[in-house]
Amino acid sequence: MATPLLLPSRAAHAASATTCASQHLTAATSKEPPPRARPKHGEGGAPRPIPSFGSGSRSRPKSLVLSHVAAGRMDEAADAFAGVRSPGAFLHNIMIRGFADAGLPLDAVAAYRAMLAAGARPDRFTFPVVVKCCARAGALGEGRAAHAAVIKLGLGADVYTANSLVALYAKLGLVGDAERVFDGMPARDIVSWNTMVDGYVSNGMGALALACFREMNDALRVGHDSVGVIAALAACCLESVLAQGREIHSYAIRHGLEQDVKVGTSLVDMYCKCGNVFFAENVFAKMPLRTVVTWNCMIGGYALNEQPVDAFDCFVQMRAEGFQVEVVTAINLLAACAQTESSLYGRSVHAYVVRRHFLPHVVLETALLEMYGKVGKVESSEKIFGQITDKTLVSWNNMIAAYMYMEMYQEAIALFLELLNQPLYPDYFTMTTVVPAFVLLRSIRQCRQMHSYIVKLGYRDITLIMNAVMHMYARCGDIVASREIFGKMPGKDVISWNTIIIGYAIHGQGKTALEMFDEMKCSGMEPNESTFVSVLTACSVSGLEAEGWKEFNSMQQEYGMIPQIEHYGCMTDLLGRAGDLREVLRFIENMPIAPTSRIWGSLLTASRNKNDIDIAEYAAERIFQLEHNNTGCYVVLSSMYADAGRWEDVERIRSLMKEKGSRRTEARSLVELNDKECSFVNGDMSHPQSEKIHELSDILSRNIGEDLDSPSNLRDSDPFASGKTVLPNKHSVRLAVAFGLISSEAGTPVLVKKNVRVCNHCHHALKLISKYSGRKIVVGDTKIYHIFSDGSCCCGDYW
DNA sequence: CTAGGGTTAG
Repeated sequence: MATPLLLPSRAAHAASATTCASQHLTAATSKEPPPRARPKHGEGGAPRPIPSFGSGSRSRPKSLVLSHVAAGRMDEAADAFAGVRSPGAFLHNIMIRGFADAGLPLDAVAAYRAMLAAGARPDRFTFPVVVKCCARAGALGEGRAAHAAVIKLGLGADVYTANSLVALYAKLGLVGDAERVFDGMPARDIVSWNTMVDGYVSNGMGALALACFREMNDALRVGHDSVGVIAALAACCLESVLAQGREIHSYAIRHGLEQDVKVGTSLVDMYCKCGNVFFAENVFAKMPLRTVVTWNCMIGGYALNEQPVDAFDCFVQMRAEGFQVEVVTAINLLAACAQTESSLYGRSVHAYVVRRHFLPHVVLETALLEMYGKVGKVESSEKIFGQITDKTLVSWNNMIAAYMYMEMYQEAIALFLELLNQPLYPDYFTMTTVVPAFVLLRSIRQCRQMHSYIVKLGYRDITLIMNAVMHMYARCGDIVASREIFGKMPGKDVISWNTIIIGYAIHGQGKTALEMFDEMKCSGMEPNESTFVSVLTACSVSGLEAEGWKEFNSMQQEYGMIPQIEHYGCMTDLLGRAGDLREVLRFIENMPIAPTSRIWGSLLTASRNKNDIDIAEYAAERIFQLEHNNTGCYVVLSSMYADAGRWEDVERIRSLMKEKGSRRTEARSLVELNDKECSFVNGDMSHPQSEKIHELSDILSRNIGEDLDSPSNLRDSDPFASGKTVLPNKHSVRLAVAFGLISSEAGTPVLVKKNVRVCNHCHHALKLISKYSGRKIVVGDTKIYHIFSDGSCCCGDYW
């Protein structure tokens, strides 16, 4: 008997061999759905019956489908299913679930599509699975279509279906849509609430998650279950709120949930992530049962809290208790290896994961490259980076970070530019990693190159990136370019504003910075803590004491902010410049937080400017208590002693430093010319035009009436100097300026960057040189830009 | 026959 089924060869074979055995027919492979047979006599839409014998035969294909699905044999199930005459919703659901359980979410969605195409009507059992599969496959379009179908079919009120939709939207990052579905539910059960809490968590919204978690207690008659507790603990991790974590812990104990191994694991994880390893160890020790995940959390927790040795011990114990190392274990272990001095530990983990065939695995490979980066083996990082086939943004970011760690700025920049060409978008982490490369190189040329590249690639309107470009220009000494970008930015965020304000501040233009701050407030942008760092810095560089106090009070009273150490630092700078040193000291001693060396450094700078050696010594003492080897501190003290003619103290510091084996970074100045930059050290003679440069510097000295014979110039105050004294007009910055003047067009500014502070003598001389030459001279040191113009400097002689 | 859950690179 001929069959209407279009059978592929294997099936056709079977069919012809065993003519009429229906079970053979239905078991045969058929990827294609049976063509709809035309009704012979115009009535009855049923396809022609499949040849069958016996009464039970009609249910056989169905039960075959069921048994294949139950065994996970989806190919066979599909074959069997193809043989079913007009399968109902039930059987379609079985197929969909089968694909879902087999880890084939896209096939499940396809099966759902086929169900629709076959004219079957999905029911309340269909959507939960289909929607879950859309979520797993990241198929937003399919998910939305399913959502539309849910509404059309009147299944919107079904709790299971709605819960799956909430999860779908939350997982795909659409919290708003998730909330809309959640809010629209006529009735919610514990799963609905847990899904919403978890949805907030997976979108990094810990506070909302915790609020939702608390709200559900009132909304439902039942208490939390372990799923909700686990989600809430994850929220505590996000917010780093130990107190709330402990509260939830005690809830879990009161409700007998702490026996749940997943709850216990989440507790261990929460305590570690909130920084309390001790509590984590306690929970861990008391757990009646642990899984490999529990161990992974504990190892990861030690690594997170910078206890690499404990992480290794924990790992040894884990293996002793017979647990198998898995990928996550290795990843967490690598974090601990990265904290050791040697690459030995990391390399042994590397060898281990190779033996276990864990590679390729992007996360693991990225962890490896990060580890090598952190132990200084950047070539190994490069090698792994090159081998990763599907590099994620995190892989790129870590490779850039590895270069940065080794101070390979050019390489970091090159890789960043390459990243811009990838189908990946740099994120906040990328930018915060790479921007310092530009800032440290302080190369206007590279800034411009990078800028044009970014514009060419169409990143012009990406706020995150343009903020970085603005920042770079400002740090490289071109506040005008920075402002221009700021003006053109369509989507200014709070960082854009903070950047332009601090930009003006480091260029000594405090008033303009404050104007920008006013403009910011007028535009409706809410300032944050960093804004006030920028604003207070601006007040301090321009000596705007009253304004500084006003803003310092305003941030607390109007904005309810608690000043952080950075804000106090700005205030000590401000007071040090304006008020008397006793007042600064009082301010520091009344601070509600412990002063850091940066605060004492601010006092030291102030006492140097006021020539108060007593307070300088006091400040230096405090700095040495906090930082044993602060070379800058020695240099300042030593130069103060020298100015006061206290040469025996200069000598004392010199030998002290020798004892400690500290070395000073050699002073170096770079002048940036159109096509290149030239570097000078003190007394530099290496430049081919050295003779000319030195000669010019002498001429300049004479013309500004520089006194090179003052006693402090005859002996070197530098505690690191090796005997030979360099006259101030041969200091690196002066040579760089001299060369800049003869190598650039009249009327253009001379741009010099310096790795240490400009000395008093040169600062004074540069003011006069700017007047004498009629040129603007810009000298950036590590902190601010000195813009010398017509005999004065924008720093107001305080730096 | 259906929905939500613990660890992973910065």
